[in-house]
Amino acid sequence: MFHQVEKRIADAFAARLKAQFGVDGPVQTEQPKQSSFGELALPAAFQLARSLKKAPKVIAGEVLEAVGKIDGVAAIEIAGNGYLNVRFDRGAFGAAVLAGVQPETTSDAAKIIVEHTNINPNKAAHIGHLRNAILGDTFVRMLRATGSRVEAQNYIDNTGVQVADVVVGFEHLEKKTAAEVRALIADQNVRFDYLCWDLYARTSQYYAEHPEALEWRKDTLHKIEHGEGETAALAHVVADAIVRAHLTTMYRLNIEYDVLPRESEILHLKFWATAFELLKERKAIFFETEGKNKGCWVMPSSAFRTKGDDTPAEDNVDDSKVIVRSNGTVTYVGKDIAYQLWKFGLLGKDFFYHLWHTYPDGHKVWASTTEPQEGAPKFGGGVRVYNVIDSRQSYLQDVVVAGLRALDYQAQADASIHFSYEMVALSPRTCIEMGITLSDEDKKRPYVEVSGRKGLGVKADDLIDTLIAKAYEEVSSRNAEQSEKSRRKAATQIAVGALRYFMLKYTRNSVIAFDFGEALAFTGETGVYVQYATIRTKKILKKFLESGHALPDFAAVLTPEAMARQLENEDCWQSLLDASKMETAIERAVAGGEPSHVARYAFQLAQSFSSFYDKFHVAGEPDPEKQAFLLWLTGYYSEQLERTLGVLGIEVPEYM
RNA sequence: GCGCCCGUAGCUCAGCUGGAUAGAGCAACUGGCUUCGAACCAGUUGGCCGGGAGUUCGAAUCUCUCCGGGCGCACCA
Repeated sequence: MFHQVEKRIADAFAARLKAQFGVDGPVQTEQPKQSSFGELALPAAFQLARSLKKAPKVIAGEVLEAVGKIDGVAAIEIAGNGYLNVRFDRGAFGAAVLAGVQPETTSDAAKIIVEHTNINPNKAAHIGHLRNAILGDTFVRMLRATGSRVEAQNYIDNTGVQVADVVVGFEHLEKKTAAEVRALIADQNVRFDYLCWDLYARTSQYYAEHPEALEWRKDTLHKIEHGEGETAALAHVVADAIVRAHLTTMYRLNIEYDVLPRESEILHLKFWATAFELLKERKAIFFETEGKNKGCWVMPSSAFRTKGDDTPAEDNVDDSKVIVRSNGTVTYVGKDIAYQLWKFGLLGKDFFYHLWHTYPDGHKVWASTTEPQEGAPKFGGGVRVYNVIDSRQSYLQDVVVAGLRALDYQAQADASIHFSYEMVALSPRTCIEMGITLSDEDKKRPYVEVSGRKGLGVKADDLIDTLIAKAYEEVSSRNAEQSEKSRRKAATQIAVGALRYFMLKYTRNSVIAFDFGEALAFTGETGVYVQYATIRTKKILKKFLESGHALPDFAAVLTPEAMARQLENEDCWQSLLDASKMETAIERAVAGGEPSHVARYAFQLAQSFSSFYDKFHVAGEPDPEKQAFLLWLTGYYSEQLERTLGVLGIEVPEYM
């Protein structure tokens, strides 16, 4: 609600400033530092000071004169050196919130693609992957909350080196056949993704000790890419099983996908061949005939390095990016360019799809396949693409975008957004707790990098399990009368809330040094705190109804006059304002591409309510009008808290 | 060597496109459960915003520079 009023006032100012001073453009609004300054602050006078060559305070006076009366505004004051502070008409604002004017939602909006998770299907997911998936899923929810049509893609590199390494482990180290591995997958007592986690680390270790074994990898990779025999079949079996495990893990955190484009189909449907022709035709890449990249198709570094064009000739370092190796195989970046073209509908080719899985809530996720299937929907063809990938891969993302530019798809290059974030590392304390021995060098570092190859990291499911166990203990100590099943459900919702909030509270480019103590915290700035506040809103209303009362007819009791009366109370007014700023918060977070802003708002709103809860005793309020108002405000808090948590992918338990 | 990111309270972090007295959480200390659940609330202590220079009415925010830390810069992904 707040943002609609804010916009209306800004527009009114803009129109009148144009008439008076001939200045164009939108009027900037701010939140005043102190609530006593009013609801909106306009620094317009400062901006006009330069062109008008007058003191800001004088201009502010003239603006005030010119603006006159604006609907919904009770007063405008000049403050400081020239701020214009706007005070809302409280009664009108309250009445508008009560009427619940919803902004129109655009359902025919163009499609936005968000690609996230993208875990190599060769081992269990770890905390680093969780940050990616939670960030991506929350951004999807944010976009949808603002009316966008969004497609969530999870790219599966099922033919890459990492899968090959686990296949090598099974074939050469474990001497297992595809049938035996299938049996392992079917065995309920085996955590297949955990088994692969260890096997992958063991294979990497084996390569380090026996470099000649790298031949196995090369051979395996070749067989997988060409879909040959037992080895290729084994790779498919492993990758599919791990993808299922990942989707199960992510579903525990309320994360769902729409489509799983797989690398195997990119190969078999010859996406790359098509993209290759395009790149050659438009001279985006060239065949290198000398130097270290002799025999490769490369993209010149000038295409993706915007700065540093003053490289002296004497250096002579060839930092062109190889797209096609001298043996004729394509690199990851090449495939990614083809995939990115497909996402924009520019490739002139499409995948076919088969139903991969139906979630318990009925949502369906499709995977790419080579043959047409009855009833399969269409995917891809977005107007904007967000790739949620950690910042270490920004170099490769730059190359992909450069590929689009080289093909003269400028608009699409501009609409390709690397939604980057910093890595999740381990705090030294957590390493010690996990029994990881650190080198002296590592001990001095502020954090230690997670490594799948070394098997160094916290597995996602282990962390979730630990959180649930802790939450279950807390829930049980407070709600012994509840059934075990019900307590487990609440504990799970609390654990997921804690984890998602933990991953979201940091801004994207802040490195998270993962610490068990902080991740397991249930007090302070946590998802648990927000859930607790939300439960209290519901509890007030529930208890009120249980005591034999019926909720008043708010529209009848809270007339604009009554609303104005109640909102004279400063605490009530601030509460209403806080709760009305949800849309503003989400919109700003979307504009800034920063999910942490939503998390922060959720916390602030919960803080606001907790304070309100302490100040006002709704059930014991003797004045009927006041009580009606407090009940209404509690309900509003409740809705806004629950909706904000929904955007964060966090549920509200029945009790906790 | 080149590129990107970070440096704000004892610790972990916010601070939106420059704006009014730089904010939270944790930790420490004080107070508050006979009242809609104390996973809570109210309060106290704690900061040359890494150093320096510049831009201007105004800089934690923009520019330059130096210092410290992290990550990239493969015919791996």
